[in-house]
Amino acid sequence: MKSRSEQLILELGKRIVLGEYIPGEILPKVEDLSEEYYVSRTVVREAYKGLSTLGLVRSNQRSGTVVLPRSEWQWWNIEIMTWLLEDPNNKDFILHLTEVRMGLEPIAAALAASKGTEQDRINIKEAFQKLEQSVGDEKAWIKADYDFHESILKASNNDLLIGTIRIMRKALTVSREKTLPLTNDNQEFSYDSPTKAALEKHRMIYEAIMSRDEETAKQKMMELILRVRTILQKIFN
Amino acid sequence: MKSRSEQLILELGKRIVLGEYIPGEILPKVEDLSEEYYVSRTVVREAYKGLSTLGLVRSNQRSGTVVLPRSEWQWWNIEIMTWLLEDPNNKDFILHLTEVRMGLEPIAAALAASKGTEQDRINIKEAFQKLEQSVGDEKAWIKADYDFHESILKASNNDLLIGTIRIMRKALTVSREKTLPLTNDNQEFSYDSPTKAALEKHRMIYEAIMSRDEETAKQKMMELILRVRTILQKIFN
DNA sequence: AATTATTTGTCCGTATGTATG
DNA sequence: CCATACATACGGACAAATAAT
Repeated sequence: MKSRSEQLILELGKRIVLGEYIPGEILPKVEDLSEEYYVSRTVVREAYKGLSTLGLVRSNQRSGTVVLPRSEWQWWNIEIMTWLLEDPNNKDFILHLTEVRMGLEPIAAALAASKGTEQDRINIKEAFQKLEQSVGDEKAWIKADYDFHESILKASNNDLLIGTIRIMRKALTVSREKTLPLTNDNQEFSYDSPTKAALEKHRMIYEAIMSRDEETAKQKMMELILRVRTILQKIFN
Repeated sequence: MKSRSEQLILELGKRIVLGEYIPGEILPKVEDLSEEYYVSRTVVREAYKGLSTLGLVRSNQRSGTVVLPRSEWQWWNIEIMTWLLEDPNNKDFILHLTEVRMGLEPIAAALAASKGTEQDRINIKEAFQKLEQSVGDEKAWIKADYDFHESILKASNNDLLIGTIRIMRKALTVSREKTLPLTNDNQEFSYDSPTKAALEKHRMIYEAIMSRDEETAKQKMMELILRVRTILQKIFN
């Protein structure tokens, strides 16, 4: 169970991100919020501290707690990212995220090819074999696909990159799970479908990494993500 | 003036990031820290809430406040990033950051070429002209170089990408300012030096964006950053 | 399985600090 | 310089969770 201050952070943070409170606006003072939500001032204060660490608000004595401009937000926070992806008025965000992904995932593949250790390569090999065995099986494919990309990511041996891509992928997964039931076109919307053709695209990446060909690894990974981006653009525009 | 809880967040956060407290370790209980730092329990509690939002710790009833593994940290927080860059035992981080940059800045250049508005292009043009006028002037070059990259970044019209690269660049600037006085080799270490040759590299990017050639823009930007990476590797290895 | 001990979580009365008008 | 309005800080009390016994 989450503490009350955490619940309040979720409540207020979501409202800010979804634009219910706009940048520059003054939030209710601690005492008023405390009454409104039937919690102590302590809880409200801790919530404001959390929101302030997320870059969503800044508290000032006398003038109160103000909503900060979007440029101050901590975009790479899993909650904030999830809220942005859920926002139906903010379809741009998923495209923006995909664009960033176009930058990062190919780099991860290139680094896996150039810096991956022997153990990393063994892991990637095993993950690819699982993927081969999952053709035709939707559920198994999704997991194997996730693990395959994860094994490449780990082989980049770059903690920052690993953390960043993980958040991105987690947020996209949550968003997909919430959005999928609403669309007819599940097959096309998912990361990629469990077909023989999709497997071959993955094989290209796999073989490039194994032969330490970073340029090809980068390029083939880019092609995979470009396909997703094209699909998303079709859906949203 | 910073509030006491913020001071405490800085104090404890830095210690965690620099490895003085290691993941899994239990921090002192609220009451003890309160005595140690001569602050109220309220202040300590708010500090813990802030650190918890940064992904550095998690508080549990009865078992105390524990330092979380690196995979949970909010890497894209300006304080955390600055601490990591300052850490002399963590030379890898600046290389890792440069690798991420290799992913992001070229994408920003490509998007500027493909999606930049007329106003964006005017801004980039002006920024490049300033750069041309700064050849030979170290101080002016640094500013003009920053503004040139910033104008490209803005033209990507992707808030997420803009926010992310800004944090990265801010952290690198802080790090450079703190590290530079220690090295002899200032010229080579800086982003790039104010020479005619460096200007020509920038001109390639500029012209590619102007002619909406996203492939070339991406590639030339990548070359610029690859050079920095090579220099860093020389310095640190 | 029940009890206890320990630590965070919550509440609130009070006091101080600080920027604004 | 004073009054005001807000955040900030203090500390005593109790509630809730959970590890240890």
